[in-house]
Amino acid sequence: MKIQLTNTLTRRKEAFAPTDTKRVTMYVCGPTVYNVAHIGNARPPVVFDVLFRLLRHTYGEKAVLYARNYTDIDDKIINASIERGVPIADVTRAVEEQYEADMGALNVLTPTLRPRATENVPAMIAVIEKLIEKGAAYVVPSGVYFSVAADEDYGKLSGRSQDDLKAGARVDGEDDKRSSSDFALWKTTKPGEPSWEAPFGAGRPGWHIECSAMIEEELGSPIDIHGGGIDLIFPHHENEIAQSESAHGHPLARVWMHNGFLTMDKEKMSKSIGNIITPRELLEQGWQGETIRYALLSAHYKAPLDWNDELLEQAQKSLDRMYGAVLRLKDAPAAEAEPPAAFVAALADDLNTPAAIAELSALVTSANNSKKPAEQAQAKADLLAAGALVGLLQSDPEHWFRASFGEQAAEIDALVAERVAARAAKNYAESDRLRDALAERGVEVMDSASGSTWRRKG
RNA sequence: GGCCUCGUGGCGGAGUGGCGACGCAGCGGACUGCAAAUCCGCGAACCCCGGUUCAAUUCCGGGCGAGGCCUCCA
Repeated sequence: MKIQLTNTLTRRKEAFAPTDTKRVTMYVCGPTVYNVAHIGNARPPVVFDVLFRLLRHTYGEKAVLYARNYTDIDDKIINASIERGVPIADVTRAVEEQYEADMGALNVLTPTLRPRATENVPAMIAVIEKLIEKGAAYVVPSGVYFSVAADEDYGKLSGRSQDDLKAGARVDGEDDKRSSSDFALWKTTKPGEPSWEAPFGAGRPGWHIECSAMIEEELGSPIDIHGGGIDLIFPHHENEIAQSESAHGHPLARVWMHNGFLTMDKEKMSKSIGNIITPRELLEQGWQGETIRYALLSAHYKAPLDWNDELLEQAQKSLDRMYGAVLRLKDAPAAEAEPPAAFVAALADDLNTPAAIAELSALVTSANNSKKPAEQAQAKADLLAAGALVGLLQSDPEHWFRASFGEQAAEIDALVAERVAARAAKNYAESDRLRDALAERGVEVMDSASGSTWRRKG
């Protein structure tokens, strides 16, 4: 199966060919752990989780190395630590834990590697020293800066010329950097802030250097794929490229991928605007993790996606149909199967999840039409194998429909049993009364020749 | 101001130089004691104006509209 991916560097869809098919490397910029992640922050981990699953399917589980970092040192974290009066590590570890829990609820697989910035400072210092040696960086009292003028192809990712940057540069007169577009590799220590010893003076790392250093340390450049949100193209990824390529003399990553934004009322979801909702809140409202995941995957990763309850409702209804098929086949033996080719082909075409979902829908229809045991076993296996590749249909189908009832389930079972008895006695007035009573509790009853089942009303 | 996306049916959302996915909702039919679920079927769209072409929603130009980036940002 040939995978094609849109490369931000060339703005084209290209055939993906890893340097080494036995060691496929991918790095995605992870969270800055100062504060809970919102649903927009969850889009990259979910999107690249699908890519991770596809790569593992294609090259083998052990062949894919996926690193997603934790930025656990920066201004916001320091501020949060001061405001809450707790050590920095307490802030970062708590946020990390919550992040892991939220991602788990969205069926995001744990990446192969999860490096922390604070545990890789020596690697950052090494890169900075190399840049100073090469004349690509300079030391001034406020820190060490990368000299953009020293980098001839600076701007190649974002498509900005150095002239554009000068024209649009914001003025912030506090720095002693030589050019407004130069950026900090290292910030000289300040009282009350964490700092590390370094040959060019004690201090703490700038934002961009951690990814450059951790990629080198954990994976080794060039890596095959580097991903993140579209807002990271400039300056973050542009600067990573500048640093790494100036230091090492070869490309940092061969394919750069960027996901589009989640919006609320067409406006970018962002903490600074305040129009955010978190996975935690959605789960507390009763939405299931897979519903959230489905909603995130219902649009192509590069397209903007407007987040609202209707999107979630449609996602849940769509999943209900799929889980209905799985439930109907719950007694069919689970055959082993590869995900169907058309489904994989959709994903291989630049992660076209809407097309993949359309294939999934076709599998549901054929599962619902299957009659013979062998067909049913095959249909069930195909459906579940396809679902697994996008991280959907991972729950027990009965649990899917009944999760919201908890301890009430036993009572509902009893009412349904009463209704079955009434129907057997052809007491339809009573059976209809019971159905209405169940409906009021949000329960839908389904009768069949073999008895009655129930589930949450759609 | 510079750079970059995008504009598809009631809603979500793929895709394509000619036969206009898929899902949600709606309508009709089958099934059902009646329903629900399921299946079968139906209606319904390519922002506007030019151009290229036998043929454009798809390519090119212009316009209008929406959004993003320009060193906090997924």
